[in-house]
Amino acid sequence: MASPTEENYLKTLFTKADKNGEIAITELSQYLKVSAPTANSMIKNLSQQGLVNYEKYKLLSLTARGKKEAAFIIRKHRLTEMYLVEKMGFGWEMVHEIAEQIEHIDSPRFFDRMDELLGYPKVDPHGSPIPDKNGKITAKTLVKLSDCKVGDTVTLSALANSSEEFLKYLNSKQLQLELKLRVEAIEPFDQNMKIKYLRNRVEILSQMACNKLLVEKQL
Amino acid sequence: MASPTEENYLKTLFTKADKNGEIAITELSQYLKVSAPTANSMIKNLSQQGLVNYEKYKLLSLTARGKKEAAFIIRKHRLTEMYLVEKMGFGWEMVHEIAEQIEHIDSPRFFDRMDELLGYPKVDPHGSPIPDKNGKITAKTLVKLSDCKVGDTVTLSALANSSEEFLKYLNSKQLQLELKLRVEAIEPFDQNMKIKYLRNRVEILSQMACNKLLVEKQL
DNA sequence: ATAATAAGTTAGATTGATCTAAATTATAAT
DNA sequence: ATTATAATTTAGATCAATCTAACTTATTAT
Repeated sequence: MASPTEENYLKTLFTKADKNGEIAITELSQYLKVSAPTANSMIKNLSQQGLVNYEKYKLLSLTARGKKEAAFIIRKHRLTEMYLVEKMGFGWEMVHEIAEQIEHIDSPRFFDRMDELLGYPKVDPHGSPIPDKNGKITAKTLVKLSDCKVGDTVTLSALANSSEEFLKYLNSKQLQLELKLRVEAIEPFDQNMKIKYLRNRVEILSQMACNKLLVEKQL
Repeated sequence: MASPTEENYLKTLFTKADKNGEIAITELSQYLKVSAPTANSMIKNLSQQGLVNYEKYKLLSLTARGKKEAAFIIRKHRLTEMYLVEKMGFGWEMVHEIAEQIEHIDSPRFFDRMDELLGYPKVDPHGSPIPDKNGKITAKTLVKLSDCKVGDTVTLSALANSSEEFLKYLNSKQLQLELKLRVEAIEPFDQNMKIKYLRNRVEILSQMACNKLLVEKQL
């Protein structure tokens, strides 16, 4: 239905909106690398189609339909990245560029098959949730453990890397998914983190490891 | 470099040209499902870019550069079809539509990786040759099954037609590329062929079908 | 050989996505 | 409160890809 250009607008609206789901048109235009008037006229078009809430001089937001459309595009993008890494052996640095193009392929079967081959992942290795085939997002947005502060209590929810060595490393420290962790201290020099879990177990984790551990923050 | 539209023109010029590498502009426009004037103006553009030989009222042909460009696009298309069938489990009938879109992805690494994962195939699921990463086609001399004699043992290597019905027909008889076939008998009246394959499977194939099956003769 | 038909070309319009320049409205600063 | 600045919108142009209508050239049939 939507052109690749329209899809890019919806995707950016979705991912770059603030906590209220809103974004200014100029900021949007910068993300999309087009001029403000260009974004303005495209937004009018999307508003016409019932995908974007638009009133002159006000902030933009997606309608319910717009959000659903956006979720489908994000699904296609994230599944593609996941597939390129897991099934084709690309590094995470390389996949974005390719996924930016493949996300515009119009073929539900193609993406559903990727999903199946990947085992229906709910989160990509960046910790971003992958919408399911109905456009529903079940996972929360995860953050890297390395981005947490001292005192944060979090739940280990996903891994940004699942190489055998890394899994062994985690095993040796009894680190498992769904485990609650507390950041006790961070070494300023190298960002090593002192983590407490399982009643009273304490470990020092390297910055490299913390970068690959995706966690959900406690309230 | 080339837009998806330009790529489609080059690909069609390459695949639909006659034995002399020529095609009429109207015929081209029909394959591309655009009006003749549309094709005319695009051909002028491609001629300007040095990709197509064009003189008013004459037949069209690709220049050397145009052929090379076309070969790259065909490479992308056929590798994609191959990948979809071999690595993602799609049926032959389904892959064309998806490959029509993926062939326009601009990422040599992506296609080279597919090529590698597939083991550098020289022929796609429909049996058409796949140009290598330099645009070179390792040509094969195939003969029609209908031109074979009783007692010939051959390998099914390509299809001269890949309509959905034909692919379904072949599927229903478990006829796949790379299968070894033996011509058991030929009916003098209608040239129907009795073919043995897969240990002891025997089928009678119509002259029409045998005409579309391209095979490599055993030495 | 000439007329009829088919193929190819030109002219001019349209649509989607983009731009720059200029005008308007909102926000921030003194 | 007024002014300066920033954000947004309007106006009008451009470019690629497409169309239809009309015209020209080539081919075919009588």
